[in-house]
Amino acid sequence: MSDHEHKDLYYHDLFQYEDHEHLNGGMISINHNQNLQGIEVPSYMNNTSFAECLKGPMDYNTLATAFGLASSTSDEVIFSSANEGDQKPAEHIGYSGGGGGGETPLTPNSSVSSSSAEAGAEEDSGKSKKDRQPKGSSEDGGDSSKKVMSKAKKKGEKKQREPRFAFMTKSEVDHLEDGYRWRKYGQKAVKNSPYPRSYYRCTTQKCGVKKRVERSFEDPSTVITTYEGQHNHPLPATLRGNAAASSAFFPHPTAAFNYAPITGSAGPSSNFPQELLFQMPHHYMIHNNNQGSSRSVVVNPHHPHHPQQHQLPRADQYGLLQDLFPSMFLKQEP
DNA sequence: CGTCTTTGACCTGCGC
DNA sequence: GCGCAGGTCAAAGACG
Repeated sequence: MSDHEHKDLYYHDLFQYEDHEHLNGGMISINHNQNLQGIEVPSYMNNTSFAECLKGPMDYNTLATAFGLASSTSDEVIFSSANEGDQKPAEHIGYSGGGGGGETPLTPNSSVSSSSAEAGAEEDSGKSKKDRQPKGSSEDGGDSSKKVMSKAKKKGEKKQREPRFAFMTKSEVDHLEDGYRWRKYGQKAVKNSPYPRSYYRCTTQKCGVKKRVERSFEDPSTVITTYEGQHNHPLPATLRGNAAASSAFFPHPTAAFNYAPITGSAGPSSNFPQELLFQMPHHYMIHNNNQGSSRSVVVNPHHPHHPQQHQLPRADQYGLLQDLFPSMFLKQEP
């Protein structure tokens, strides 16, 4: 499975897939300003929940983890939900760009070690930076690239991706504050889109989480945010130097998703902030495609049932992710 | 002065 | 092999 296929599947095929599956892959629609205030959310979601979902301590990768994606590097989560009355088909927000192709379902190396392998890849990435010669330097000729290449090929391993988790947001601003600190490290024009894609990396040392932010060319009011990897650290104490800023977005731990307080019985879950434990107010469906080697999770309040979906328990009644996805809370040893 | 953004070049993988 | 597109690097500049 190549990265390209992965990407294409991610942006294109999964959406298409949803559409083909007649899923109502619309999107959560919120309008917000720079500080995510004055949020309007669909009626099925309380006003703060999605904002917290976006920027609260319950971060995206946590959600991804919550959906049982932690053990696979190629699992991807797409959060979307139908706009009220809008019910856009997924195709509408489908990513027709990305070079097409990618029809192939995800075929990840699903070995358990893949996760650490990815971590190693990140390390290598850092090393390659050191190996890289200055642009003007000819001392090494093209060897620097060969070094990188040889590293990648040494074990015949392809660089693997961290679990990715994406959602679409109607937003005026591209980069949504989520409590973590990010450093922009690149921006690229996207084919078939007038809007560039920005690349961000978590500034915390040894945290390889990345995110990509781009605006949908189909719907410029929509921002597609993709998270890759999992934070291995708690939320920074300060958000842009202001701890209150974070809490301002998260006024009360029970406000969002009807967060349930964590109990001592959670044990290892102490690695997760209390806010991780939230009630899921929607129907969650997991797509198992390609022999179940990958899946996408779709928040889909309008189509609670689908014949080919493995449907997770409805969370109309309060429940903890810990209960629904116990694997999420089982490890994260330092 | 430290941090972050910008931006062109470079690297990588893939399809033709 | 070549071209394309996505992803990353890193120097330079902006900013507080």
